[in-house]
Order: sequence, then C-alpha cells, then structure tokens
Amino acid sequence: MSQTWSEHAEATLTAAGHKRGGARRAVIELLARQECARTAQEIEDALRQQGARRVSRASIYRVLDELEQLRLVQRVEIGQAMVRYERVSQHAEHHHHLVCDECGTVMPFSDPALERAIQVLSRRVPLNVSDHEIVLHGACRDCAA
Amino acid sequence: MSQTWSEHAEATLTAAGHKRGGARRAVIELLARQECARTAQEIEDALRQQGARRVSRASIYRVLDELEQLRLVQRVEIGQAMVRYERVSQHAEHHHHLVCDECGTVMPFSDPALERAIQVLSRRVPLNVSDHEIVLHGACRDCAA
DNA sequence: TTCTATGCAAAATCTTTGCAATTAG
DNA sequence: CTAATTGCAAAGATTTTGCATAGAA
Repeated sequence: MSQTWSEHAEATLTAAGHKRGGARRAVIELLARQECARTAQEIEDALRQQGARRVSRASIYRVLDELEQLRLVQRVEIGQAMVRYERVSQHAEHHHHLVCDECGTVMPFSDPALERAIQVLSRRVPLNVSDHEIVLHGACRDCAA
Repeated sequence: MSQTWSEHAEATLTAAGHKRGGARRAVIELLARQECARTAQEIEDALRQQGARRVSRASIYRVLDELEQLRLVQRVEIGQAMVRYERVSQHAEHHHHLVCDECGTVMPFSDPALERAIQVLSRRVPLNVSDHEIVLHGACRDCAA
C-alpha cells in the first residue's frame, strides 16, 4: 500500500459522497504531518502559524467529526480536559500514549507484550471489546530533571 | 487496616487543616458507596435522589478537587466528555475500566498479567511513570445482544 | 472570633448548531 | 444548478470563580 494517509482520507471522503473543501484539506494535511494526538485548539493554531489557509474553529470540529465517523482519525482522551485527535494509520501502527503531567507533553509508544496481554484479557471480560486505550502518566525527561 | 475509606478521607482532610463541612461529608459518603467512577453530575443527582443534603454543583467540584489533591480520589477520563472520579483505595485494589460505547455503562476490571506488562514497560519508557490508565471500549452484554 | 465551607450567580472553556454565503461537481 | 462546505455568531454544556453568608473549632 503506497497510498499516503492524506490520499486515503481524501479518497474515502469522496467515496462517502463528500466534495473537496479547502478547510478540510488543510486540516487533513496538518494531521498527516503530526506525530501524535492534537487538540482542536492546537490544530487551529498550527494552521494559522504555518500561514496555511485560516480555518474556523467550527469547521475544524466538523471536519474532525467527519473524519472520525469514517474512522480516518480517532479521538484520544488523555485526562487533559480537551479531546485530542490523531490519524488512524492504514499500516496498523497501533500505539498508545505517555503523558507528562507537568508540562502536558504527549508522546506515543507501543509495546507488543502489552498488546498480547490485552488480547488475552479481552476474551475474559463481559464486553465485546472493539478497542482499547492505554495512558501512562508521569514526568518526562525534561520535567523530571 | 480496619479504617474505612470515609474515615481515612476525613482524617486526612483534618490533618490537612480542613474543617468538616456537611457538603463534603455528603460527597465523601456517597463516593464511599460507589463501585466505580462517577461524574459530578451523577454525584449531584444521586445526592438529591437519596434525600441526602442538597449540595451545590460548585461545592461538588470543589470537594472533588480537594480530595484529588490529597490523593483520596482520582480522576478517570474515559472518553465521554465528562470527567469521572472514584475513590482511591488504601488496599491497592487497583483496577481499570470497561466502557460500553452504546449505553455508556462503566465497569471495573483488574488483570495481574496486564499490570505486570505495564510494570516491565514502565522501565523502558522516556517517562518517570507514576500512574497508568487502561480503558477497553466495546459493547456490553446487554447492548451486544 | 476566626478561618473554612458553602451556595448562588456570573464567568470561563470547550464544543455544537443555525443560518446565510460560498464553492465544488 | 444543486448540494456540500464554510464562517460567524449564538447557543450548549461542563467546570471554575467571586463574593457574601453560614458554620466549625
């Protein structure tokens, strides 16, 4: 699969009957460049700073909502009041998050052993598990120093 | 340790220089009886229905905040817009959460293997890990039926 | 009496909606 | 031309704060 996430997103949107708007494209291209989850606020600020097209807050939320419904992005709730969003990779680069409670920095991490434990556990639980989220809280290198 | 959580909480508050208010006692006693995490809204409603003393929303938030700072309760963010709070047990009955995305029900669960995986992982990560949170999403028995 | 606790109402945030104007196909 | 997209402003929802009063020690 040589398609980038942006291309995949645009294609999926078109297939779902959406037209191509400038605001949405700007949000998609920004998300494509992000390493990890971002808040709507961060997205708006980033777009403004990068001199990209200005996109209203309302549009950002609407775009994120559409993308979420098509499973192109996922919400990530990391105990920080604001909801964060990040793109869902086609290449199953499933990951979770490290959150520094001092400075608020969010970093991704992944761990096969942890995923296996989750897999096994999922069968024993009174829930038809479809997804999971793991967050480790603590102090990052900079803040712990 | 034969002290109940309520007693422990009251004692800790006193030690921290707090006086005993009726609103706070009502919130503490309610939390003591909860199996799992509750929102401020649920706490307010529960207090009203149980004919207990009426407690203003502002006080509920203030009390929860004080309790959190003293590590008597912890915030649990489960991807549902509202923050939830639950008491921190003295007996290390550490647990995590199952969330039904259909009806919103939240249930507790615990798994030693998962905890071990987290322990091991915590050493390898660029964060001084102090806490972690795991949420499994899916459909509960009732909703999956 | 003195300092904390509480309620009420206003403020602050984050997010969603209504509506009119714009734009893609 | 028709329907989706967007911006703006207003509305919603949750949480926080200011201030005056009530209450504990």
